[in-house]
Parts: sequence; structure tokens; C-alpha cells
Amino acid sequence: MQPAAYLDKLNPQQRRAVEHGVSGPGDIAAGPLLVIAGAGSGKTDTLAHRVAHLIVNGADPRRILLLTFSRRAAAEMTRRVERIAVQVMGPQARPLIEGLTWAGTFHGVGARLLRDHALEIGLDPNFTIHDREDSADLMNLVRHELGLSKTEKRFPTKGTLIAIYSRAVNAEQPLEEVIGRAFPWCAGWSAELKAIFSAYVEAKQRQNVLDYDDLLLYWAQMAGEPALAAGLSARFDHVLIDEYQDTNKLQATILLGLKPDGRGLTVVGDDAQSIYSFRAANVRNILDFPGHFSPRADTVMLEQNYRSTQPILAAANAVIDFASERYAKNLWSERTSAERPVLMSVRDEIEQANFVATRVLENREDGIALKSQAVLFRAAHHSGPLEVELTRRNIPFVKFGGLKFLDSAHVKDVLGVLRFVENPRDRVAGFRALRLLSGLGPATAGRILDEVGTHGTLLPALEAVTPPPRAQEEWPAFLALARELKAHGPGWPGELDLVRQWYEPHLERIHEDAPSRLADLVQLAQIAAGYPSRERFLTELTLDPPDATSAEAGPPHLDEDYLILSTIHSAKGQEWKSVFVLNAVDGCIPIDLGAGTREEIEEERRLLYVAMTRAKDSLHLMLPQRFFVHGQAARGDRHVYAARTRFIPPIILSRFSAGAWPPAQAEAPGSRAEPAVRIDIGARMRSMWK
DNA sequence: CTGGGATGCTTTTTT
DNA sequence: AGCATCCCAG
Repeated sequence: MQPAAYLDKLNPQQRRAVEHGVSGPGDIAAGPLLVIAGAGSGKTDTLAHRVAHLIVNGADPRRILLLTFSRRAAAEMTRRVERIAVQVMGPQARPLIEGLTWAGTFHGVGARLLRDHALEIGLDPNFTIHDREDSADLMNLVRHELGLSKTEKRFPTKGTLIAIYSRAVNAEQPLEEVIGRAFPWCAGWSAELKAIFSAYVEAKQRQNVLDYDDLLLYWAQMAGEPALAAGLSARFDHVLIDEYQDTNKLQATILLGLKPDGRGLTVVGDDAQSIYSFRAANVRNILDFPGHFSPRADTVMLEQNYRSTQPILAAANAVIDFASERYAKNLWSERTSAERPVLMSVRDEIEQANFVATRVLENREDGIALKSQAVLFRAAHHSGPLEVELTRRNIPFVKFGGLKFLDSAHVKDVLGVLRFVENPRDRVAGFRALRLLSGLGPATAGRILDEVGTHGTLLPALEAVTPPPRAQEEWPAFLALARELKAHGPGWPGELDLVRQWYEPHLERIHEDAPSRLADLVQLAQIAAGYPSRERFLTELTLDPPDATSAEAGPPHLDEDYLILSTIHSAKGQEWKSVFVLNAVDGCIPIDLGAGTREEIEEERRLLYVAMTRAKDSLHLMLPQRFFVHGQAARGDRHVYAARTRFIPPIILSRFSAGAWPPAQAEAPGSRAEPAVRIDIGARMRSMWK
């Protein structure tokens, strides 16, 4: 057997990253390693090879911790590791890879570790997890209780509150600093904010719920507590983290707590693709990583791009060259092409939609499947007109990013009932569930939840309730439902069907468009069937929500072809043959919200870079000239003119080719082709008034 | 106390 | 255009 034949197709840098600290079977002594992996440089493959290489050389898969940005990425990584390992070791690798169970997101792994260690840290292991919306709802409850909803001057809303709180936790910054840097318009409220946050924390603990941030925070606390830290860090021999540029200070604290000397630690990322600072991600994590250790961490740079053609790469490089601070690297590609990326001018968003739909179909005629094409945009609503056009032309699409399936009211209602039964102390869930009954408002719901709280258990408390007269009729059915669920009557996923049956009449009463919402619930039931129990379903759905939006969510007939629509954020790590970037104009990229600090602008630049580097063969940046302004009558024509994004200044225009659509617009006056039809619209208009 | 309607303000990206 | 809040009728 040639021991390392599977490494031969790696380039020298990739190979260095894979073999770092591994000198042969049974001999692994790896110090900290940083891999700077440019876009399309085979990062995932390199990391997968490293994991496989460790295992092949005797590392215990059960003692490898692999942290990725999304669950999807973790699954993909595990799949590749298995493929490589099987290739080297044959089928006996399979059971070995089964042991690679600690692969997931920081939040997912945190949840699992916390359930394992709950008792040691005084946590009830049956805690439920609040997603962002739930957290905001709870914050709102607290906000009202403290009487801050009717201050004389406008007090920050629940969304702002949770954003401030979350940033303070994830960036490990004192409140004053967070407000000063990121929320200057909230200055002057810091005393109130402290009060509200402390009440929020107490409420979470009383209700036995954790929010996303807690999953990291408790983990970090454990890792920092000497009595627990040793056991925790001894649990893993190797810790590998993907997308390190998008981790925050709190996550770095966890890592350093797990592996203080960096032994067995590998981080991979690309500072040029850091796009999550709104979530407190900090580029400094990756920039400063080597210096945290002594001796310094080894650094490997992957610069060969296997994805894009040379002209696409040259344009993307030109854009990122203006970035202020980064690991200087120069991506290159062997893939030649004569086709530069296109800056395509169109009159407005309607024409933009028209162009994209037309070109997508042409591409398909040329043999490029819809799935190999993607339309990317800065904000979820930017794709609105395009979605209309695609629907009109019957072009199937799936949209990633923006409002999620789980965020819709009806799905949250059903989950709320389940969560309330799972954890009766969860007031947000309880509130949601109880208020579904007509005649039962916030006051009564609050009273009932107080009862449940003092009782400690659900059923006796509910049975003792006398509902208000107007809710009396619907109460027995609710009580019966709670009983069934508490007893796990029909088992899983039958319990979800039970809730659905109970909920249906309520849904029809509450919402006009009940039928389409019912379809979502059918889909929820299908998702539910994929989980072994109610508890696992609720936890994992919160940590790993289905990432496509409800519009398409109908369990897409996987054999069918469909176009990909995605926010740039959700496009991270992906690639397509042909990519269209919508609204490459100032105001959209960079987006014209908020303060627009220098750091924020730099991040917008990286966003454009990420979008451009998703393209393999063909790239169009769309430039609508006019935007209709919001807040006018449906067919109003008030509009503003938009300018090409500032990230493509004249000096790099030569990296692009220019186009306009419809083509007639590009031609000089006089050379215009003879129209096929002539209709005197002007005459019609005049005759309207006669 | 609940629920419906009017009115005024915010408006990105996501585990 | 959507949501939070306010106001009022049962």
C-alpha cells in the first residue's frame, strides 16, 4: 500500500495543511495551525483531508471536535471525510467515521455539552432553546413589566434591545462600549438597559430557557472554570474550526479555554470573506490567531483558486485590493477565459428581473441547469420583482435567506403549544399557546402562567383554572390536548398531528389565507417525521432551521430543476456556473442604512467580493438606473437615480465589460432598428379625455 | 378584559 | 409596507 497516495492530488500548500503535525501512523503532535484559505481554494476539501488524515494515522474520531458555520456544512464535511477514509482504508473505515459525532455548529455542540453537564452547573437538563424571535418576545415582556414601554422619550424596541444585549455578550464588551460603538442613538438609556437585561436574564433562568447566546456563554463559563475546564478539554484531542473569520470573541474564548496551548487546534478561514460582524464576528480572531501562542501558530496560505475563470478572479481581486487590512494574498487560477464579468445596465428593477429571467432561460438552453445558476442580492426583499417575474414565466426557484419558514405566525403557534407542554415554565411559548383561544387575552394568559409557575407542573395547574366566560367553550379541548401531549399519547410525530388538528379551526378564525398556511403545517409535519422525539425536534429545529423560505418550501421535488435565489450571506461557501448579482449600486451594496462607519463599509466591500467569487464561468453585476421610492401609491412614478457601487471605481472598470438591456438602449440614436409594430400611444392618451 | 380598528414609526444580513 | 401602540365598543 502506498501510504499517502490520496494526498497526491493536493497542491503543496494544501498538503502542508493536511500533514501539519502528523509525521506517520501513531505519531501526531500538532501545534496550533492557521489555514488562510482564499475563495475557491479547496478549503472544505483540505479540511476534510486533514480530518481523514488524522483518523488514518490513529486519531480517535470520537475525540475530534469539528466546528462549522452551519449544520449543512458539518454534514458535508463528514460526508467527505468518510469518502476519503474509505478510499484509503476500505470499508472498515465506515464504523470508524460513525464515531465522528462531534461535528456541528458552535451552538449545536454547545447545546449538547450543556445537556451533558447540566447538573454540574445547576441547569435543568430539560431546558428549551429560544430562537431570536422568542428572545425578542421575552425581552418585550420584560420591557413591559418594567414600565419601559411608555417612557416619555422613545425607548428602544425589542429588536434593538436583543441586538444590544447579544452584541455585549458575543463581543464580550461592556454595555457602555457597545452602545457607544454600535448603537449611539441609544446613549442615555444605559441605566434602563442594565435593568432590563438583568431582568431578562432572571426571567430566562426562572423559565428554564436558554437563548442562542447562552449556549455559548454557559459553555465559555464552563471552559473558564478550573473545576470543569480540565474535563472538558480532555474530552477532545483535536479541535478544528471552519470559517474562523466569522467567529466572535466569545467563541474565541471558548476555544482558548478548550485548548489554551493550542495543541491539536486547527482554524481555517479567509479574512477577506468576513461578513458577519453584525453578529459580533471579529476579523481580529483570525488576524491575531498566530500570536496567541508561543511559539506562534504555523500559518499556511491557500492561493490557488479552482473555481473561477481568471477574468472573474482578476475582477474580484481588484475589488478586494482596496480593503484596508487583510492577509495579503493573491488568488490565481489556471482556468482561462476570454469573458470578463459584465456590468449590465438596465432601466429599473423591472427590466432587471426581465433580463435575469431571459438570460437564465438562455443559459439553460445552452445546457446549464437552473440549479447551476444563482441570483444573489444584499437584502432579502431585493429579489421581490424577480420572484414575480419568475412566477409569471413559470421558472421554478428556491430562495435562501430572509424570512424563514419557522418565523411565520402559524408555524410558531404550533411549535408554541409543543414547547409549552415540553417546558411549562417557558412563558413565551405559554403566552402564544394560550392566546390562541378566543376570549383569552394577555391578562388571563398571564394569570394562568403564574399559576403554572407556582405549581411547577402543567396539568394540575391547568385543571384548576377557571377560564373567563368567553373562553369557556374552547377550554376543554385545549385541556384535553395538553393531557394527551403530556402523556405522549400518540408518540412522535403523532403529537404534532394532534396539535395540528386542534389548531386548524383556530387558524381559520385568525387568518384570511388559511389554506396556504395549512400547507406550511403539512410541511412541518413532514419535517417532524425526520426526528425521533419531540424534545429532539424542538431543540434541533431551533438550532438548524430549514434554510429556504416558505414560498417554495413545499418539499421540493428533489429531482426537479430550480433556480437558486439567495442573499449573499446565505451564499457563503457555495458556487455556481453562472451568477447574477442584483442591484450592484450604491444604496444596495453598500446598503444605505444606519451610520455607515468605516468598518461597516469595509464589510460591504467584502460582501461584494464574496458574491463575485461564487461564480465559476459567468458573472453579471446588475445596475438598475432608477429605483421607485417606497411609500407612494402603487403605480406612482417617484424615483431616484442610482450610481454604480463605489467598490467598482473607474480605475478598475477595465476588468469588466459593459452591457445594456434591452439592447436597443445601447445603440446610438439613429441606428435604432426598425420596430416591428408601431402603436401611437400618445394618440390613445389624448383620446382618453375626449 | 378582549379584540378590532386607527394611527404613527421603522425599514439588513443569521446561529 | 408591516408592526407596535393606542383607543374604544362590547
